[in-house]
Amino acid sequence: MLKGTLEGCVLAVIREEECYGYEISQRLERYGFGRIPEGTVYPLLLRLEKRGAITASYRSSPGGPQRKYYALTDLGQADLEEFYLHYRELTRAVDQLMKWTGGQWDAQEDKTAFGGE
Amino acid sequence: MLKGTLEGCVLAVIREEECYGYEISQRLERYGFGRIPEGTVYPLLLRLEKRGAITASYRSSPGGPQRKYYALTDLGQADLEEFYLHYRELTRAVDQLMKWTGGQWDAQEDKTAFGGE
DNA sequence: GGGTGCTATCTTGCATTACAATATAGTAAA
DNA sequence: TTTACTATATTGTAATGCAAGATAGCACCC
Repeated sequence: MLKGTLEGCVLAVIREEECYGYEISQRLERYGFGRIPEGTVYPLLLRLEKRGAITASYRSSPGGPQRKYYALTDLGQADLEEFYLHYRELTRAVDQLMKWTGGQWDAQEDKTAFGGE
Repeated sequence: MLKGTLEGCVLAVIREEECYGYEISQRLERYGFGRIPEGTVYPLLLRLEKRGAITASYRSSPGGPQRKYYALTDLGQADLEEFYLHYRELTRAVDQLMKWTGGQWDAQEDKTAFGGE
């Protein structure tokens, strides 16, 4: 369920701007996703590259080893589009399922609302 | 990532009304989640029961074997609350990341918008 | 009696995923 | 040389979703 969420997010980050693994991990954290460690990001990028959703090119870095920059292919853009459609379907379903409060989740004034039956 | 989405949804379904595994699978489909097969639901329910998030009680069925009805415990309600907070954090991050179009995802009139650069 | 089909639960085994841990290596400053 | 930050990659593990199949009750029909 929500299969490929992280994958979709990584595709979206790359789509914004070509970037490299180490950077993606940091950006995701800044975007409000938790900490996504390199041990997660690199294998994912290699999978995406192997599948043909992204392409890689090495560029030198000011201080440090070479960076492997990734860019979206047409396939990657299609994948991202499909992910987002699927994502929206799912969140619509979850939101509907959770809507029982009609927004009480947002209301800080009544924390007991949730268990209140 | 979005770990426990299905788990959270199952907890939410049970919270609405005590129900049994077979029914949960059908309800999830009606709610707009895809088909969630029994091979997914039953192991999940057993995990939740073992953890103490739900409790089970058998009741006879009109035609068919006994049904195992599940109900939320206090722990389950807390789990559900925590899931939803986490879920909202994550969807906020995804929505922000995807908002590059400012809504063009919703506009049917320009399907090329996504790949249009 | 035997067959089909729906209801209902559970188990086994597999593929994928997220991640910790680790290895490797370039640069730079102490 | 040691430390630290940058940067990529691999290995192994735990969890998850699910297909597939086993088991079983009940109802209907032949």
